Amino acid sequence: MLDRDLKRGSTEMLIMAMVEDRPRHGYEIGKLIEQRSHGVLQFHVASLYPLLYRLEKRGLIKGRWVEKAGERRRRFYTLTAAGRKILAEQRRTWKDFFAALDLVAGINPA
Amino acid sequence: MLDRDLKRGSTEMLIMAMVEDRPRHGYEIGKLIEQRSHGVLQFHVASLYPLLYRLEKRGLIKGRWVEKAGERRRRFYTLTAAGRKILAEQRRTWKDFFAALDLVAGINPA
DNA sequence: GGTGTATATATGGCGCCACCATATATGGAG
DNA sequence: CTCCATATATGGTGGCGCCATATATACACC
Repeated sequence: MLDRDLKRGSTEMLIMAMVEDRPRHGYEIGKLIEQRSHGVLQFHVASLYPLLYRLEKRGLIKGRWVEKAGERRRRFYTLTAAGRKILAEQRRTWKDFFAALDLVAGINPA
Repeated sequence: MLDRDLKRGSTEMLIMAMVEDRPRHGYEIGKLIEQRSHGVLQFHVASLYPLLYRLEKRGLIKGRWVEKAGERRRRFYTLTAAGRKILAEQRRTWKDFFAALDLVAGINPA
């Protein structure tokens, strides 16, 4: 896996992107990120849940418990309007950051 | 400036990239990164010097004091063979990381 | 019954690193 | 003689991703 420091600041964006189109619960989010990145990005549970609480506390995602008979309860999250705005900002910030990184350190050699 | 968490893990690569082709001293490195990124990336002195010591301690860069009459002493750093190897690895890692980020969160919208 | 695996959420404590604040020192502009 | 750019140095702080561990259910396999 990647060095933990690389991921710093990207986790919020990743979570928000996963609940952008439809509600998902924590475990599903973690697995989906791992799958879609082909294992490059992995979420440790001890990072995942506190991160969800943090995002909800800040009003960027909204969770609701869903209980079904014979199933463990799951909390489904959706992106709020505020979250949508912040997500767009973070996407732009990351794009700019990487462009700057390329300019200075030459990430994408010609 | 960017959120500090974004930069985590990128600072070493940036420093090493600056001393890849010719020796430079700390202050010059900081200014050059700021210029080349058009201000997007800035190095605070309190990050810069400890980072240089760390890299030197790990054998990735090598410094030597240069003193001239009527000038404050300056320490010039060059990239070592080990540093060159690590720099290449970090460039690849960052490229992979960003590709994964784009795959999952859609940084570069079509 | 017993063992193992996937699913699903929860949390106390740790370590690292970029930053804050502050310090020292020299040269040149005005 | 004041102010800014240059140049290096360091003690302390804060935040976050991770480690370890815990709880709980469903299903497969024998």
